[in-house]
Formats: sequence, C-alpha cells, structure tokens
Amino acid sequence: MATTRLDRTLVVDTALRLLNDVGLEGLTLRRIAKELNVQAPALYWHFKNKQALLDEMSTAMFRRMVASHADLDALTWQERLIEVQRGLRRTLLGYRDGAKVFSGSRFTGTDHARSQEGHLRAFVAAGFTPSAAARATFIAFSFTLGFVIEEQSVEPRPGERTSGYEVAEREARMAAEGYALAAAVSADLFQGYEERFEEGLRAVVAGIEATLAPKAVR
Amino acid sequence: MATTRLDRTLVVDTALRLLNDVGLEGLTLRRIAKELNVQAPALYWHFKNKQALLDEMSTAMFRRMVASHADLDALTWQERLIEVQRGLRRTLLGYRDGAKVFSGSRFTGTDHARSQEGHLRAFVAAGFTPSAAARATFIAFSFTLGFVIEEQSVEPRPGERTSGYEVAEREARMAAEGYALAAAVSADLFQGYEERFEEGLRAVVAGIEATLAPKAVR
DNA sequence: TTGACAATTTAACGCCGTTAAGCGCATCCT
DNA sequence: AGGATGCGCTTAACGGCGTTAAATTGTCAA
Repeated sequence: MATTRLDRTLVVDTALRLLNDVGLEGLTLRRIAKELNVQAPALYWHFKNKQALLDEMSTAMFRRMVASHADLDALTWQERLIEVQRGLRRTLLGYRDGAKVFSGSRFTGTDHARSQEGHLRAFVAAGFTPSAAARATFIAFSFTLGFVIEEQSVEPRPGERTSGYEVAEREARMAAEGYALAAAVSADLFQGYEERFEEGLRAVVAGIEATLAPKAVR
Repeated sequence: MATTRLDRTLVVDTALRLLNDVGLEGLTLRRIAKELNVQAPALYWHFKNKQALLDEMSTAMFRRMVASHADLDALTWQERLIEVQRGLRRTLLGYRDGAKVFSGSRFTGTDHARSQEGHLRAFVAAGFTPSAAARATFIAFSFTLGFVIEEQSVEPRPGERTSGYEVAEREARMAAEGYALAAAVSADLFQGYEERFEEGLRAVVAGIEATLAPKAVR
C-alpha cells in the first residue's frame, strides 16, 4: 500500500491531475491526500498551507507551457506575441478552472523570469523599449486571461458546457423581453471561442502595432 | 435591536458593503447575517444558496455601473467603448475582490440586456454588424476583466498594496539572477495601473478599428 | 379567536483548512 | 552495537464553513 515517499513535485502533479476531475471547488487537501494514500496533515510537511500548493501548481502550469513552446526566436514580435498567448490559453484550458487557479496565485521562485527575459529581448530587438515591451505584453496577457476566465465559466473543459448557457434558450428569453439585438448575438457571445480568441488576438496585436510599437516596425 | 424585516435588496446591499471590509474570503453567510442582526439560515429564506447571493451582488454592481454612466448616446463608438470599459473598471475597483466576484457569478434576470441592447444599437448605427459589435465588445470586456483581476491581486483596494509585490525588491531579485530586462520592467508591470489601463484601452480600440470595424468608420 | 402561512431561530450534519502532539524509522555519532 | 537525532508521517482535535430540518414566532385574514 505504502508507495514512495511524498515530495513537492509528486504532490503538485497529483493535485494538477486531480483538478481536472474535481475542479477547484472539489480540490480539498483531504482529497489530494487520499489520492496520495496519505493523511491530509502530511501535506503540511511539504507546503506551508494550501495557497502555497496552489502557487506551486500555477508555477508548474507555467513551466509546462514554456516547455511546450517550439523555438520562438525565428518569429517576428507579432507572431511571437500571438504564439505565446495561444500557448497560455491552451495551457489554461488544459485544466479545469485553469484560469482561475492561475489568476489566483503567484509564481514561486524566479523560473518564470527566464522566459520573460527571452520575450522582452525579442521585443527589444524589434525596436521596443523594455518598458513598452512589458506594457504591451501585459495588455495581451490581460486579454487572454480575461477571455479564458469567461470561456471556462461557460465551457469548464473543452467540449463540456455549463448548464444554463444554452444559446437558443437565451436567445428566446432576450427576444421575449424585446431585446432584439441582444437576442441576435447570443451565439456570438457564448460559442465559437476558438475563432473569437484568434480574432481578439489579431485585434490586440494590431492595436499594439498602432499605439505601442516602434514606428520602424509598424 | 430587531430592525426592519429582511429582504433581498437589503441583504445584497449589506453584503456588498461588507465585502469591502472583509474581502471575498471573509464574506461568510454567518458574517453577513451578523451584520443584519439575524441568524445565518435566515438568509436561505431569501436566497437559494450563497452563489445566488453572489449572483445578485454582481447584478447589483452592474446596475450601479449602468446608473453611473452619463449619456453615452452622443459619443462615437470608440468613445463609447472606452467609456464603458472605464466604468466597468471603476465599478470593479469599487469593491474589494470586485473583479473576482464579478467574474465568478452570473447575472440574474434580464436587466443587463437593456444596457447591452443600447450598446449594440450604437455600434450597429456606426456600421457594425450586430455580430461584429458583440465580438468587439467582448474583446474589450475580456481585456478589462483580465486587467482588473491582475490589478486587484496587487492592489486589492485603491491605495492598498498586497505585501510581496514590492517593486524595488522584485527588481533586485531579478537583477541578482541575471535577468536584466525583467528587472528593469518591474515598475512597468506592478505600478501605474491607471495609465496602463488607458494605454491598453487605446490599443484595444485601435485594434478593433483595424480589424473589426466597418471600413467606413476606420 | 383561530388558523394559516411567512419569516425566522435553534440544532445539527458533514466538510473544510489548519494545528498540536506523538510515533516509527532511518541515519549518524560514539 | 546502541543511543540520540530528527525527518516524515499519523492521530486527534479545533473552530469555522455552507447547508438542511425542524421547531418557533409574528402577522394578518376569516
């Protein structure tokens, strides 16, 4: 019955796997401990508290995201920005409540700085000031985070839909109240997230080109 | 001691006021009940469960936001989009954990459709298709939501800063690890949210102009 | 005056994160 | 070899959570 000893990595990996089964709400320390054939307080040997574990989970998500990226160095800054945001969305969608977990925690260590440094370098090489590069990236990041939070509250996992967001039903209700336009756009708001994310990405990049990018690369 | 009888509006208003004192984590039914000189289960007469109360709180936030808007009908679609996002951010910043509460719940009723209908009408009058209007608005909304979620995790209330986000300290740590650019942009990422939000808004609007707006209004 | 029903209290359940204390067991010192 | 050290876990428990069931009060109509 007793398997290998616990360690931080094993706990984090198990918790991330479990997250997809039970969601953030169901992700209790007792449930994680059970999955590890251990009692809940044992986790406190490895983590200061639950938030520390969640922070480590976010950090692990981020590391997996970085690892999943192909070589970005050959890309233009526009392509790179798009590719990074795509990767972020993919990563967040890879876990139930991924965006909420991610936005609710903070990275441990300075691992993430390595990848950040690379992105900044690419932007600076394209003519951005470091400051403009950071601000531009944050704008795109905000968009992606907000988008996926909304997306996951309608489709918690790819393919699964939260009940109560039935497009046809909403359309009927809005129409019945006399809101013709609101009714007509139901499908535009609660479906087709993949395409709409790409469309949003194109808009954000175009906007950064128009407002923040160095003139030479516009 | 016994005051007026409870009703949904009173509960919601009290809960929203309390939210600013205790934050989302401290906002328990027992605490709300105490504030109302009542026992916790009494709340179940007025709300199906805690989530229903949170939903009503979000709806109330939204209504207050709409009420705070001046007349938007004289504005161009760009000005209107900007004004609406500003209002949204202001509203979310008006409550501790406002963005999290908002993003974690769903509107009750169809009140919000009225304002939505107005926005859509304005965009359509400017030449957008209803679908493009909805998609464009959602892009801007995603940006604002993501932005404020990040903002409030660093500055939970205007003026208050979460400990652990000290800019100078982060800068030093990054520099010590050899990440010169990451160090240099610390201030650009964790300060000056007001200006950066406006900058982001300009970028998003410019991006929508370039990609989604009808050609006649570009 | 009584009965009905709306609105609340009291009591309790099972679960949560977390803390305190103790215990087995490997490792190292002598 | 034998005893101390202390890591890594268990057991037990605490206070608080959302929620439910049942009893109780207040209010008003017949």
